[in-house]
Amino acid sequence: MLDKTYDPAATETRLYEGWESSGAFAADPASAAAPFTVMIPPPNVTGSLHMGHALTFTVQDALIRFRRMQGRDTLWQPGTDHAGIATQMVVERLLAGEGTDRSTLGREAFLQRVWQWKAESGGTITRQLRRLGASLDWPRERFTMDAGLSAAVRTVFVRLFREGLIYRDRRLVNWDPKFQSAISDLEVEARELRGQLWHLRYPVADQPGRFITVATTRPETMLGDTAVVVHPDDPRWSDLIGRHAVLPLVGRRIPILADTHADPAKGSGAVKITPAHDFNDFVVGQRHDLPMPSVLDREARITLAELADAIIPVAGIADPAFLRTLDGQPREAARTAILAELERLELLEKTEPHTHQVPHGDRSGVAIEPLLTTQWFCNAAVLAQPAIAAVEQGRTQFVPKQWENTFFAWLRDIQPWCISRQLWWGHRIPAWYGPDGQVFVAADAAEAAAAARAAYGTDVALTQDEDVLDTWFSSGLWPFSTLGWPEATPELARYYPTDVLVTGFDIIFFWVARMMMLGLHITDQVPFRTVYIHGLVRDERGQKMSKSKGNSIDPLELIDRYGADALRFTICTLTGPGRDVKLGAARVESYRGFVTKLWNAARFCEMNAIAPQPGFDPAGARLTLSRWLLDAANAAVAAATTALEAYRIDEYAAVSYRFVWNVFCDWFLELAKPVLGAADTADAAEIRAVAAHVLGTILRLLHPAMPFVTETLWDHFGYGGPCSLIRAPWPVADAVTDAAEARAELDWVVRLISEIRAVRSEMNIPPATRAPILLREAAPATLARAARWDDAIRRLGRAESVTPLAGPPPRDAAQVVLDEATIVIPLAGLIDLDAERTRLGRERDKAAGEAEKIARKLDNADFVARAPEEVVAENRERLDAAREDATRLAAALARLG
RNA sequence: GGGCGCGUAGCUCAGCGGAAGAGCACUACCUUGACACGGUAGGGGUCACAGGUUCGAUCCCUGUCGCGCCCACCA
Repeated sequence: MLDKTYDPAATETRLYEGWESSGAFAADPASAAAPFTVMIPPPNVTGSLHMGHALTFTVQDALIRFRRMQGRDTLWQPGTDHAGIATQMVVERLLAGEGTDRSTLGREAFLQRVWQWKAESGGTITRQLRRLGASLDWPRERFTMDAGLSAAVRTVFVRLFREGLIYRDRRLVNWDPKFQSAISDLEVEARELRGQLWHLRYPVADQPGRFITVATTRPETMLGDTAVVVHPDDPRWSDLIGRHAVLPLVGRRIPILADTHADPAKGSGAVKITPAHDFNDFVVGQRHDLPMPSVLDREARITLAELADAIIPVAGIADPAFLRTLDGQPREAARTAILAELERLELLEKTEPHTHQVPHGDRSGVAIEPLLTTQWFCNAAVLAQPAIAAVEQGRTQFVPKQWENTFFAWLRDIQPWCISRQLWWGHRIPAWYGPDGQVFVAADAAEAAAAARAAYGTDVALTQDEDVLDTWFSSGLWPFSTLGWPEATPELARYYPTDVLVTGFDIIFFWVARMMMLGLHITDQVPFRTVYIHGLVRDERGQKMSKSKGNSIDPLELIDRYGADALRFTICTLTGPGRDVKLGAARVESYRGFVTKLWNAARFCEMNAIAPQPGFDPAGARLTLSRWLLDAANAAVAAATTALEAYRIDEYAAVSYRFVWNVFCDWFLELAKPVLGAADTADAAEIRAVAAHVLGTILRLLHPAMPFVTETLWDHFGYGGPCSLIRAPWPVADAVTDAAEARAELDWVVRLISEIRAVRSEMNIPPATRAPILLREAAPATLARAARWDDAIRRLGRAESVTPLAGPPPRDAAQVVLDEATIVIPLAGLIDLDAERTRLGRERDKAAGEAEKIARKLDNADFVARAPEEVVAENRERLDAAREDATRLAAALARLG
């Protein structure tokens, strides 16, 4: 016997272990079935499950389970990402707690320490994915720093280098002073800050008393200024073009140049140019061939090293002694000191409040310092072209399609991708340097040594590049590196390209675009045919969930409280296309009610000896109720299948929910009760068989969304062996005899009972009072129907009897019009005649109003002439029906007197 | 500054050219032999606003207003 309530905690772990140990999650490369492949977006190896994971993995698992049931050979590839900066940060924080740091430990020991941390905490996320029910093919789990994946990284790097698509360059990069590493454009986020705009007066050389005013938000970089530019057409400064300014504090003469970069509308119209510390200035500097001295070092401290030769004492403007006090100062302190000195020298014209966007490292949270360094770059502009073409040609499709625009916009204007990071945790760049700096890029040290020997004619000592690769470089290879590439494995041949990539829009650039670029270039195939983009998880008020805001909900806690199925089903119902998912515990709690409803429906079935009948053939179903249910199940299955195929998880959930609750429970089981309650008849036997059959359909239909409770019931009822629902066939339409007739009949029964209930409720008839139901002016077919459903009507309509009425209705009776018939409910002593008159009047007016509206439409010649025939015909029918209703209601009202 | 998305019942959202929908919340009644994590019935909406296209617009077009997000030169 099933317990009175479903206890998820008691079943989930056991079922998951059952599935996993039986190999139910495993792909089968030897299978004759068509493959269906999904690559997990690899979570950070040291991370733990948050609501965003719960969303994406629930969606993926539902799709995988659906396709698996459809008979596809599914591969859901698991794995984790080494997450360079994030993981290194965690371990560094650990070290700080122990009073040490990575430089004290040294590279080798530090890396050992990270591997140790990975060994300790790397299993957390995969354990948590199991709690969610994710049916990943665990024996195939990969890690981005596995030997195999690392080899793939080196192979790709070497190849792209040889093709000239990876190169070393000295240029401005986004420098994160906290991590002391370059980061990519994508890892920079603009934060709005309220700062100041300082107007500095630079003396014009050889024109005593003349100044050119420049406005800046970063006065500390002025030491590195190598020019001032003004717009060629700006009359304020045109006479100074070609002259020089004397750079205050430093004393160097810098040219005043004409350049359209200067916007006359902004600041003073004159711009100081600091090519080594500003991206725009860098471009201007290149254009005018300006020197580019760095005046900030890797820690964002002032450094005068590159300035030393240029410092010229100038009376009243530049004092080398002051400059020396700045050397080694952090940028903030230098700013204060420089402003004070300029003020003292009367070179600070004014200070204005100024709100502006300041780039910050998204992980470090500190302001980025544009810095001239030598880094490795990937020529993304070249790789982007095939990626753009693949989406344009539809070889890869985004769902929803609108995200293609986002994808295109970014790729069409893509900048060189800085792929080197000055970190330790990650794939070390496979480049070695000879004594003279000659670079040898090779898959390993031996190969590099051989290349060096060939180049120098003798063995030389090589040193490997200290840097590691951007984490997203290895993630970009994930769809094929996990399948064994560069080896030509059977898995690669069979499961690549993958079918669908499921992820949030926040990593379209970081990851999706990189996979497209690298995948197409390396394999000549798109890495996935579809990209399904879901929204972000937010709290109930629509705020982004974050630890710092304290509004995040722990999915594990929700699973503990309500069960994984309730959480999963909630996520499924809420994840509409292009919509964020607003989720709170209350929602999960309410959908737990659906899990309970299913459970109780199953309990009812069990109590009524409903059990699967081997060899049952739905086509042989004889009873109208049976055929109606089978037909409704067909419709639900078809709608659910279409929805899942179109990635409409929300619609799939809604269709399933409505069928189970509103069709199976509310009407079928209720209508079946009289039959089941009667003696052991042939009718009862058929109802049992059909109920069992449809319950089986329901369990299969819901399994992708609610795997645990459905598998529990499947096992319990013996639809298959233990843990077999996961691989049970997805339901298809059953053959149903005369489905239209069954639909029409049950539609009438449902409407009749609903009308009776509505009148009783409105008339405040106590539930205990059973009233006779009289059918007036009913056609013989209607009376026959009523006779067939006598039990059900009496039970669900709380009726004493259902009989025809030949003559006029009794005085104290409620009346309802249903098609051609009038339902008369005599309620002597119970009915308030005034209320009934009011009610009938209202109903009549409603019907008359409706008729009026349709009549107006039909009177419109244009409508009749131009609207499609079906629409006009439909309106004519509706008009007839409304008029008849109005007439009958008016007659009923008249009978009340 | 550029782009995208969203404004439909108290809340969360579906519908996107031919009768305004669901879930939750609310109200009334009901411990009826599966389920009170339940049942039955009910109230509640000029579908943001203004124009336009159409026989017909919540749905298509244009504009306005609100909200959110992404990208973008820290003068």
